[in-house]
Amino acid sequence: MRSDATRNREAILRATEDLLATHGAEHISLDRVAAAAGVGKGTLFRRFGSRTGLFQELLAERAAALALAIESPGSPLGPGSPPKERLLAFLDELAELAQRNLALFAAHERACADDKYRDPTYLRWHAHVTALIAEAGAGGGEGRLDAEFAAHALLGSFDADLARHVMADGGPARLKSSVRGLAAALLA
Amino acid sequence: MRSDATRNREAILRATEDLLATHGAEHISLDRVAAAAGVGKGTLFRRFGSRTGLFQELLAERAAALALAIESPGSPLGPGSPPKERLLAFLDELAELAQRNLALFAAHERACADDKYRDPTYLRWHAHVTALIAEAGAGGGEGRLDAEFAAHALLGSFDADLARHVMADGGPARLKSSVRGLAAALLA
DNA sequence: CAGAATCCGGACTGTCGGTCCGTTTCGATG
DNA sequence: CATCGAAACGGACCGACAGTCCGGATTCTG
Repeated sequence: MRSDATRNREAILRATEDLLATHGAEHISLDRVAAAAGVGKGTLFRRFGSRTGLFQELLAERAAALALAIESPGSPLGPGSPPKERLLAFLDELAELAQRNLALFAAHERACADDKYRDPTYLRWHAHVTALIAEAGAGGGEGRLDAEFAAHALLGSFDADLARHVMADGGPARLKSSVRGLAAALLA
Repeated sequence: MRSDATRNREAILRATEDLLATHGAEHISLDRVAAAAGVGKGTLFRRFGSRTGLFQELLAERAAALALAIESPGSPLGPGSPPKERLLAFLDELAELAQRNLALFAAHERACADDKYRDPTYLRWHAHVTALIAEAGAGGGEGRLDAEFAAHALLGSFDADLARHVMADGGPARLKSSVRGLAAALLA
């Protein structure tokens, strides 16, 4: 990739963040992003392919640290810890990420409304949660849990609108504790 | 309301259903709906206010029977039955509704993407599920459940994309049983 | 059947995602 | 440093679509 290309890529990403922070997740047209980045619209599309691609990459960037933490041993998040603890730690971290990036989450959701199950970041999270639920052997009792499905439902907790709604009435702490409660109940 | 108004209202609703059945939930522009209904676009907007309004009313219509069943005693759905049983029966019925109206659910979701928590039908469902979860006194053990939150998560199971995704690999039966499993685990 | 209230229709507007292509910039080479 | 082809740029342009507006047609009332 040519140096100007790299520079522009970065400019676009940063401009998107700025707009996301300034205005909400709405009314962020790609024309606006391009203008804010001091770049032509064509450039934006060449780099990211589509609106969807732009927000997917931005989310991937913000989620990189978490992706790393998942795989490196040593923390309650990483391999080695018991699955239940690992799951709760992961969800905690995800809640933190969501509350620090509400606008991005919202924009990302809208942009990926179609085939949201093809977003690489979501896919990673889902695979991870599914594995942990299965590993924890939940639902041995009466209802035998569908791990894949339960993982989707659990990740649904981080829907931006839901998160905003919950945090509007109970503060950031409520999201975390509610998700914890849900997960704990599932694994019980 | 004048008689032609009533007639047109019905024509629009039926045309929307047809388009939803024929093509998927996508590419259903309001121009198309109006044309299919043999009506001007202005009429459509006067009747339903917006795209959102149209799909909300259509969903409300399809959900009317369920809303009735919830309130009338005699079935496992109605008042009088134990909350857990009532919840499971409700979710079963909702799964049925979802799988018979996948396209409508999808279109409705897209249309209500903003403030989906203001849709009257969803609100009814949520209030009902919240009440049942609370009544069942779930999570008395370790994690104490946030009933309102759990209800949102549970209803998230009927996201059209998730439902389609799950049913594509496991048939319609899987959706029902997975939701049951989830709910059972929550109430355990 | 006449007058008024109500409703109709479709042309019109503004916005936005995405495309296209003539022009500019980069950087490898001699 | 001059040259040249490849790579990237930018912004005019397009098609689609939600929503508005108002002159004209329809329906009700008495």
